[in-house]
Amino acid sequence: MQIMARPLSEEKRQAILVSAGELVAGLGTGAPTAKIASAAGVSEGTLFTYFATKDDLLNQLFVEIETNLAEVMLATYPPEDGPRERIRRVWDRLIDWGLANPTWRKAIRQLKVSDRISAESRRSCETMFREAREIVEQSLAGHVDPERASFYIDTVLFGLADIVIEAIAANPKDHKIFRQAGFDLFWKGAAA
Amino acid sequence: MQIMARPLSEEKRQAILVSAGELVAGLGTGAPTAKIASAAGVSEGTLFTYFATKDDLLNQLFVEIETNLAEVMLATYPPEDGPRERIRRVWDRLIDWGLANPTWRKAIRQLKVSDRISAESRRSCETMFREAREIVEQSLAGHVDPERASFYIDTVLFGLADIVIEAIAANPKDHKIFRQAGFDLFWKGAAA
Amino acid sequence: MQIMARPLSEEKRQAILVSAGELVAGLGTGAPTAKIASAAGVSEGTLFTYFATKDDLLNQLFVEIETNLAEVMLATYPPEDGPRERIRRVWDRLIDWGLANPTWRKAIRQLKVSDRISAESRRSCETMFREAREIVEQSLAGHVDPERASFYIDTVLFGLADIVIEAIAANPKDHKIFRQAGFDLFWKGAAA
Amino acid sequence: MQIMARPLSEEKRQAILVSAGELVAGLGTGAPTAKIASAAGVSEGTLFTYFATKDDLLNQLFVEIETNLAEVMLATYPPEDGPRERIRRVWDRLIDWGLANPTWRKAIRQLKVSDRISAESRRSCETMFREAREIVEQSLAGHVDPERASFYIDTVLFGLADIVIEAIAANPKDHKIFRQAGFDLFWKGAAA
DNA sequence: TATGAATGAGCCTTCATTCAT
DNA sequence: AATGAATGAAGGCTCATTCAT
Repeated sequence: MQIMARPLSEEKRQAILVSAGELVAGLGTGAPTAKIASAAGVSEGTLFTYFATKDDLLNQLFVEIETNLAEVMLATYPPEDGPRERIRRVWDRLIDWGLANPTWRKAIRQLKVSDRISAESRRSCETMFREAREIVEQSLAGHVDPERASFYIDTVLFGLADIVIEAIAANPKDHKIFRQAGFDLFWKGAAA
Repeated sequence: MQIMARPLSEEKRQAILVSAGELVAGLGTGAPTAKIASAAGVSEGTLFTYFATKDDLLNQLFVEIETNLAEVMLATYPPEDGPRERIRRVWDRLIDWGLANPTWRKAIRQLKVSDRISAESRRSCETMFREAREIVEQSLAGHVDPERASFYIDTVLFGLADIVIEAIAANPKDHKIFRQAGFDLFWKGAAA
Repeated sequence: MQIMARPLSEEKRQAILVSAGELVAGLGTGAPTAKIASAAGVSEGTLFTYFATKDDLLNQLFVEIETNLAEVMLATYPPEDGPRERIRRVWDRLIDWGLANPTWRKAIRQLKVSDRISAESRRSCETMFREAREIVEQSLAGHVDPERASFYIDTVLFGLADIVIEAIAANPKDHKIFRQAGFDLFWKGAAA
Repeated sequence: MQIMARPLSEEKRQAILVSAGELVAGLGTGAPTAKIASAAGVSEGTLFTYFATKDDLLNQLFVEIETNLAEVMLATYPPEDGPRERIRRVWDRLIDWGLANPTWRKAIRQLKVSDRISAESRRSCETMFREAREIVEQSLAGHVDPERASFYIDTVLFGLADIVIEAIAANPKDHKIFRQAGFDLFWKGAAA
């Protein structure tokens, strides 16, 4: 292996990704690469040495954000938790992540509705959440109708968290109420 | 003798709005006005005699779609309905609208995340739903914790419907299960 | 058929083609569309309403020039001409065209070596010259070895004219000598 | 103690020139320096330690190819050859070189029509051929009109060879016919 | 009013060249 | 000397908007 003149800097890659996130959050997928580059403190040309095309950048941003969320979700759970506590913890992590990463949440909302995010990117992210889902699924076994379990977990739980975070973002002072109300709705509502 | 100025044709306005919906659904807010115009069977220039700017068109499209949904929601409800039946009917109208208007649903998803939709447009649409919300609110009185009522109705009910419609769109053969599961979750979950 | 707001102007199309010819002659295929447009007195956008892509422009320029030359070659020939006079007249038209259209000659030289000119453009131009070639072929029948006829006509005659024009362009005062010398070489050299 | 500066390697220079030839042959003068460098197995930066600018590279490539051809032409001729044999040998060397070096022939075609090749490069190459031309000139003395000699040799002979090579390249199976027909045309046509 | 050609700012991307390593 | 990341000036093309017809 050859010594690199100047290796690609992970730092710069991150800076571009972060700027992309910020601009996509605000302007949507149409955010100009020129603005992204300058926000990241690199030249426009440099952006394209890190990401071959804008679509590439967008897809990697999507994966980056989802990965980040997945990591949070997959951190170990206290083994002594009962099912309700386990689900509650999942719920809290979801809400906390959303509140801690408002920009990324806005960005991912834009990316999710964009046709520039490839099916492959979406699929590979879904895979990352499989494990997280299984954790939830086990906790819910016995609590919910098995026929509905995967729908409640895969679709409703995450969607509901999104709704709650949105509501909190719009009305921060009620964050406790919303968080609790959301969880209660899910827990009671999902019961068989 | 004065030549009558030809009045703007409501028909054309609608055609443009419909085409805009279709293209925004597929391409996002970036859908070119030229394509929208030609899909509507009018010239590029004509589009701008009906809508001063593209933002204008997008905002009116947003309002149009929301109005359409609001009208469906506000149609009279059988007075003999009990609270549960009433909510169920609201739920069904929401789901039915979504299934009957897939294009508009996709379009509104795009518009909701776009910064081109003004705060004013959003506000004026919220107002339209006030009445619908009040109907629901009355039905839920006594069933839910009053502190949580408006959150469950304003935010969760509509959001949940969106989630369910999305799920049905992705998996049409399970439409009955999802519709029922979604309603059950809401009804049981919202109970005080 | 609808009345056009402003019909595409053949005049403008020609102006773009002419400017393209001039700039390609000087700068090669790399001549910027922006320069071509401004040389033609139109905006850069306008260029693209007349030619979908730069390759399109280049191909149409190629065809335009070849067509122009073909028309000159196909103008009626005096029927009383004997074979030698006929060939001589062909030769003179070739040389005259080259001298009268120095820019187009330079442009076509660039275009001929460019991979941006499609096989189809080339083929369709060759077809145009078929008739001209047949005229020459008939005149040469009996003068040249039939096995070599098509090579001498299709390839050598036109190539030789190019060489001669180039030489004249580089050394205009000797134009008579070169013209005659070129013709003599062909006529004598082609004799069976 | 002084660290020895590593000397520029002639091998690398050649590799770059060869790759440049290949890419210019295929893509024209617009061939990217990055591709040329990587085809030569050196880094982008290295290319510029061997050639100050891309124009420099292109000009040196031009000279390199012309030099190579000139060397072939200047190799000693059998002294016992009569004029016709001598010219025939010149002709054959020309054709053989073209057939043996198809890439360089394509490259030189591109370079000849490019404005990036300086007048000086062109002049200095012409000089190299002076000697070759003189050999031919002596052989042709007495065979051609002296007024036309230099035109036939400098311009027509080389140009004709180019035409013939092109024709052979397009139609390899007829190579014998074309080679012979080209020579005959020149020899008979040039006769006084 | 309806049309669609005209416009030019702006976008994504390429590429010759520089420079830190 | 060799490397390849960094740079930013173009380049081709798109598109909202204007305006002559």
